[in-house]
Amino acid sequence: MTFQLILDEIKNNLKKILDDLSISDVNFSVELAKPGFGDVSSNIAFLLAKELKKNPKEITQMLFEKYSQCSSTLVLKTEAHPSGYLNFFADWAKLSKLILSESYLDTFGAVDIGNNSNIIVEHTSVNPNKALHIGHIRNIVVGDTVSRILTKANYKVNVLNYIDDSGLQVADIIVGFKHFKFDEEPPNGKKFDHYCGDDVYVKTTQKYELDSSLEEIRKNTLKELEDGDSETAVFGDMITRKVLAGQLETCWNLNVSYDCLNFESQIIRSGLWSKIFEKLKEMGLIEFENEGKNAQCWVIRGDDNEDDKVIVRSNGTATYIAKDIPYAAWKLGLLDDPFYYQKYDATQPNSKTLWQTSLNNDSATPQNFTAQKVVTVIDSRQERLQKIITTLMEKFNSIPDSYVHLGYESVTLSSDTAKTLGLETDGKQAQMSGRKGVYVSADSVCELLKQKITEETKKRHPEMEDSEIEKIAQSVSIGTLRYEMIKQDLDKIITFDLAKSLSLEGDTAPYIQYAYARASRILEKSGITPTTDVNFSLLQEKSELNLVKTIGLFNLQVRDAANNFAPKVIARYCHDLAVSFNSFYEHVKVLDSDNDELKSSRICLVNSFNITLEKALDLLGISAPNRM
RNA sequence: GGACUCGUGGCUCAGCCUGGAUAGAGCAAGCGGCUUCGAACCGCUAGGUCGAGGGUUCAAAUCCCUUCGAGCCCUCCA
Repeated sequence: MTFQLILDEIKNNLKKILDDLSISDVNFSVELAKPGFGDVSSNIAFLLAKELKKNPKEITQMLFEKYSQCSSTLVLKTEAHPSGYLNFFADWAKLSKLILSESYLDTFGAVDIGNNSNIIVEHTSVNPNKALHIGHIRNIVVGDTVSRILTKANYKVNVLNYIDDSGLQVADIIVGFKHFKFDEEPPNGKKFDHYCGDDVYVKTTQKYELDSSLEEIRKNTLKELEDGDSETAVFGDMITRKVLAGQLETCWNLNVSYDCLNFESQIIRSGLWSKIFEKLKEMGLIEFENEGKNAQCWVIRGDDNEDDKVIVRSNGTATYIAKDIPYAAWKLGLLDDPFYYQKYDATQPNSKTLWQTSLNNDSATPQNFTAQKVVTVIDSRQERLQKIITTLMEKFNSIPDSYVHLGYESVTLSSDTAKTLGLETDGKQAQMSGRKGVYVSADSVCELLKQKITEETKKRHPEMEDSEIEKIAQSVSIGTLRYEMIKQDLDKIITFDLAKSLSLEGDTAPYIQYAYARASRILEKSGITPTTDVNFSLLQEKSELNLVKTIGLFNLQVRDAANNFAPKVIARYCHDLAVSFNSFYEHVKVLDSDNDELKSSRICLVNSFNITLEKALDLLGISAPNRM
């Protein structure tokens, strides 16, 4: 509970005061004070001004007097600020003990929002015809971070990755291999996913533009892919699985794990679509159009200004959005599960088993990957389609907010970076495009970062062994990339600049990880085993108390992040922790002190910081290095 | 034409949901701090009519309306 304890105490006392005054229904705030105004402040007087017909200043004064009658264990002093705020000063000797003691528990930071219920987080879901680029990384890191936060908030999280192995993009590379005879082996050891994306996909789509008769071949290939037992489908399956293996390698390198891979081809063959199609008709959610531009189509009626959306074409085939409906319903457990599950042969970063869907019950194990609540991480450009799905799901199961589309803005390339790819943009940022070959691959960014960090580490530690440098470079490079992807709001466009992304100073993961490394060195050199059996009242310096306070906010931050699916909240919190620690580090010498008692108290604090930061960084999928 | 998102110092952002006290950071600029618990750090200086206009309110960066600018979506494409 930590800092929450003092907030609760104050809130309860203020409620009692209001009861005595026979006032109810006042939704006042009790929150962390701004710097310079004590530790906690309340706006209660402002809210009472109208009712009591007095100005806030007088009311605060009155409340201040009444508050002195209240029993308080954690509040040392109250202040009626002329502005109208009621401010509180904590009894830090007591509060420090509570906060630091709790921080040593394994459960520190855990909150209970999920009540141990199931939740699905779906992310990644990249067409298996190319390597992951920096735009995909935002999706993956957001999804992975959210799933970590929800786990901390007591949800049982299952992470799904939807493999769209039967779409047009896959058909394109199949056309490349079959029709244009691209070699099935990549040249000089190139990763297979990179080869498919950089060479086969880009060059094949270029040829379409030159020769429109190829469109027929493309369409036929797509149809054969969906047909299942065709030779094309078997070949396609082999190719897409090889690409997928390459993509997963990139994801695992980023510390990302999944619970199940769901193959679109199997969803199509499972017959889920026809079941949901019947259900849609029964419930009157779709209508058959007899005339007009959508004649002979099944459509979902658009509300207000929105056009109707075609679900089944006049030729009887399902559209793109239609494929998402049975999948969404399956995730919510609204349909009988047609799948068997097989283990995917791999060891993931979190060492959990990775399952994959199968329609074949040989050596299959039953699993349940459905949940009452589903979070789907998709680019906000798909918002309109996702809104249709959300509305449909609400009508199916009558539970509001059970299907959540977590949208985020795209990653664009800075004009400088676009230029390095041969694209002149006139100073403007550029949208990435897999088809046009305008993108920066995730693997290449990781590689560049790792090189840079290896250099920096060598500079600082010339004597360090290569294996240790490698470990540090891995930790810091992944941290840097992941942090950049979540530190700002989801609805802000990230303009990726290759040169700037290599910056390791300021509001970056290395800044935060560095604070951890510094603290680790203090603990190492102290020669003392940190304990919470210390005199907390000795921690009196401003920078000490500020660090304690920041540590005590962990639960509140996790709650905020989980309630709002907001990874950036934890990113900011990690940064705040590091700032507080660096200020402490500058102002207080831990090991220099002659006073052993004080030294022990400070060691306790430093260790508490390290434990907390390590846990918070873990929510971001970032590891905390002891040295760097 | 319609829907959605963004607009805060030179640049990148936080704060907005849940209105209140001096609008916070980082980068870039200028100055200062390593005979060390590691300078991937810290301190100081300078820089802001919170796009514009109106409204609600005792109180608006925050809520409402209008408007301008930027982005994105609006295929029987995926």
